[in-house]
Amino acid sequence: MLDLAHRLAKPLGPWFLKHQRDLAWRRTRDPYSIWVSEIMLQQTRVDTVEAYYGKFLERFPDVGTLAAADESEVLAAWSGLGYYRRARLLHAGARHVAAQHGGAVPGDAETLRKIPGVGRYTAGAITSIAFDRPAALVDGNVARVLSRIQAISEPKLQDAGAAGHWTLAQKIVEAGSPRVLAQALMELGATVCTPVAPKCGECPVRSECQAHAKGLQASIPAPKQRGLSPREDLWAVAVRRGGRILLERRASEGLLAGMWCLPLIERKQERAGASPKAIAAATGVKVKAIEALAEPVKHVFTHRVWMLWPCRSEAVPSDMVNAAGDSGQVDGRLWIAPGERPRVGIPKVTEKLLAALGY
DNA sequence: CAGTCGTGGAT
DNA sequence: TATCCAAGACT
Repeated sequence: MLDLAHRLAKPLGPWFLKHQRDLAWRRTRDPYSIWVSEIMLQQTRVDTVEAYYGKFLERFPDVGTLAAADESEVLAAWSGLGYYRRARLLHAGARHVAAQHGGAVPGDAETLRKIPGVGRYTAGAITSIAFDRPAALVDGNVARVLSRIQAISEPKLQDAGAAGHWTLAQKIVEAGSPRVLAQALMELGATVCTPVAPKCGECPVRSECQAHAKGLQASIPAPKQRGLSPREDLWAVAVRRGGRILLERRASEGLLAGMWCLPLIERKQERAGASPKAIAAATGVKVKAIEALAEPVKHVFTHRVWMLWPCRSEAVPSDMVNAAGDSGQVDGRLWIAPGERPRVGIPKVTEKLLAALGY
């Protein structure tokens, strides 16, 4: 009797070759391109990544180009995609590969694992998918698929860090083409063995699934609960000077680290907009004519919610020295013209605010 | 190791 | 509307 890994691998391969989605990163075997796709896909939906992947590779077609680029260019290409640390780590990773490996992406998981931004999963994915060499990989999809197949009810044993999943995943990719089987496991989780309402009728390994046999597919894996997101109310200030708007680069650590945003100021009891005093304290610019918008911009993060109250203000004439020519990036500040988007990291929340303010 | 880190789609 | 959570890595 074949063991479980072989019984799963046998139907998974043909199923994947027939039912796989046509995705841009499946049309290449270039390890760098696959690496980029894996980083973009971390915690991010396929539909979202598709809008960025091609453009990114056009701009940074190989390790050397990415390694030689300025970080701001990389963040500009990543703008709107979220989890911006990934972009920084990918950039650092390209420099690492350029310096340590002559620009050639390593073909084994152990060496890949040393690249900034490449964790256990991504190392396995690049090895299996790009090099077609067996290396275990367990992401959220694989963890869910393997948890259901084995009807694992213990939450600690269900998640992607569970040792049992890694052992089984290794055996599965060793039972045939790692390139095919690695993607087959994830594709099954993404399209059939979905978190909600799995399509067990379409599953090629239904006969091996203990959760299905016991009718437990809806309760495995167990839903994990999160704490409530704290809500923060902030003024989002458009400081206008010489027809331009002030953007500030956020702190190098924390939320939206190093990304460019409107100045944000804690909103307390005031209703008519941030006070000139608070704006001056936050930006160093004296302002007048503050005008608050009626509706806030709501921006939801994983662990908090921002209620952003946009308001416009005008720098006072005494502060208009050099206003005409001051369009460059100086000391974490940037004065942009309406519609202008400099090649720096600009998160979605900034775009939402600029749109609300009509800039 | 539990918390942090974006955004958007589905229910 | 509220909640979940998606091809995780890092601290």
